[in-house]
Parts: sequence; structure tokens; C-alpha cells
Amino acid sequence: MARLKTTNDVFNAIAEPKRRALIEIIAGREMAVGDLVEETKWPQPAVSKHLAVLREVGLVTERREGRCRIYTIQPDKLRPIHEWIHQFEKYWGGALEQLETYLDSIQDKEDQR
Amino acid sequence: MARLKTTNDVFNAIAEPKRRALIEIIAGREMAVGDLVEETKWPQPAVSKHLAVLREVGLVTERREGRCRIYTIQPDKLRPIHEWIHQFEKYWGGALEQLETYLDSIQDKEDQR
DNA sequence: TGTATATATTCTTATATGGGTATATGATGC
DNA sequence: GCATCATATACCCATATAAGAATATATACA
Repeated sequence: MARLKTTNDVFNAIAEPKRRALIEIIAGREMAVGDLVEETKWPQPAVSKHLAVLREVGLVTERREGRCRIYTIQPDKLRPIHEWIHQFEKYWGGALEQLETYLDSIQDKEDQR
Repeated sequence: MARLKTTNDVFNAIAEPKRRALIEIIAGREMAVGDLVEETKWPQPAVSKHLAVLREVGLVTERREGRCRIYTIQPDKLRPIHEWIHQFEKYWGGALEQLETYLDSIQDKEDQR
């Protein structure tokens, strides 16, 4: 087997720095492809192809508006990664991180209710 | 250009599920390669090669002890990823996550002192 | 010195990439 | 219908895998 596809999961999708850059730019707002091309100064096909990967793993959604395609971030898709790393937080943490860990454990119980 | 090397950074290194599995197994203890082979039931060269990638990005360190090589995790190397995702947490959060974000901001100020 | 043990490295191969360029699709306005 | 704008897709290429099998390295021990 070769390396996993970039569209295999969110971990693989965000391994590419340019896709992380796109996520940072889109976060919290809605943007058309053209806006992203202007902001990044990358060739349009490059932007479209990276967006296609992010779309396939669900990190962004697309909505058509006339000729434009408006992209929106789905940040909750990053949560599995956050939680995967969270389990190792206790090994590097100072005092405040420990409190965080404690509060998370409370929340986990709440989520189970 | 092709895809970035798996050893390019921690993001690329942990994109492979088997490397994440290794990290989960080693976390919090010290293990020889043989222990990992036994635990995973993977072929020994596979384990060694995945460990080499983790080593190159600093996620594990190796110590020689007789014929064995003992591997230890360096969990703080995961921190940059945790912090990258942290900036998007506010977009998905419920009440307790907001508190977490607040506590983090306190801690950031503390770190700056 | 020779042998067994523990681990790393070297091949090979199938597969997937990201960049660049050209082209296709699709909506708008005349 | 036709030209134009906005975006996606197809093609080519150089590069990097991960798996498997075979082999090399290094240490311990008789």
C-alpha cells in the first residue's frame, strides 16, 4: 500500500500547510473562491483543488450563489484531532492545563447524560 | 512538487494511523521495539520504520540499553497541533468549551510574563 | 571466535500526490 | 445564441510513500 489519500480523513487533509492556510483564512466567515485566490495570490486551480480535498473530508461546505461558490468552514470536524491530542495533554501540562483536563472530564460526564 | 515528506513536520508524521497507534501505546511509559512488535503484531521492520519517522520529527526519542532500543514519547511536540486547532475551538464550542477558552487566555497571559 | 538476539536498513512495487497548463462546466448579460 | 466571468476538472510530471522480503548492523554470550 502507498500513503493514505489526503481525502482519507481530516488528519491527512490538514497535513498540507496550504490547506491549513485556507482554513485559517476562511474561519469564521464565508468566502468565494475568487476571494481566496486574491488573498493567497495562488493560481485559481490550486485553490480549487485544495478546497476539493477539504470539501471531501467535510472541513468545508460549499454553497452556490450565482456564478460564485461560497465556502464555509465546519470547524467541528477538527474536534476528533483535538480530542486525540487531548489525551496526551496530561504528559506535558502545567497547573492550568491540569485544570483544563479536569474540566474536560466534567464535560465528558455531561456529554454522557 | 509532490506531497510533503512524512518527516517534514508533526502534522505529516501523525497523518498515518499506525504511527498514531504507536504513540498511543508508548505514551506515558518506555518501550523497546520488541515490546511494540509484540503488542501490535506488526512485522518488526514496519515498526522500526514508523518509529524512524516519529524519531525524525522528535515525537519519540531513543535510548540504547544493551541490544535493545528503548523508545520514549515527547508529547510536547504535539502541542503546536493542539494550539493550531485551539484557535478554531471558539467556533464549535458549548458553554464549557468557552470556559476552557477563557482559561487558556489567562494562561497565555501568564506565559507571556 | 562464533552464534543467537534485537533492531535498522535496503531493495522493490503499486499508488497517490501537488504544481502547472489547458480545458471544461455553468451562470450571467447582451 | 454568444461572449464573459467564476470555478472545476483533466492531463502531465517529479517525488514520496507504505508494505514485504531480504539483508545489514550491533550487542551479548558461550
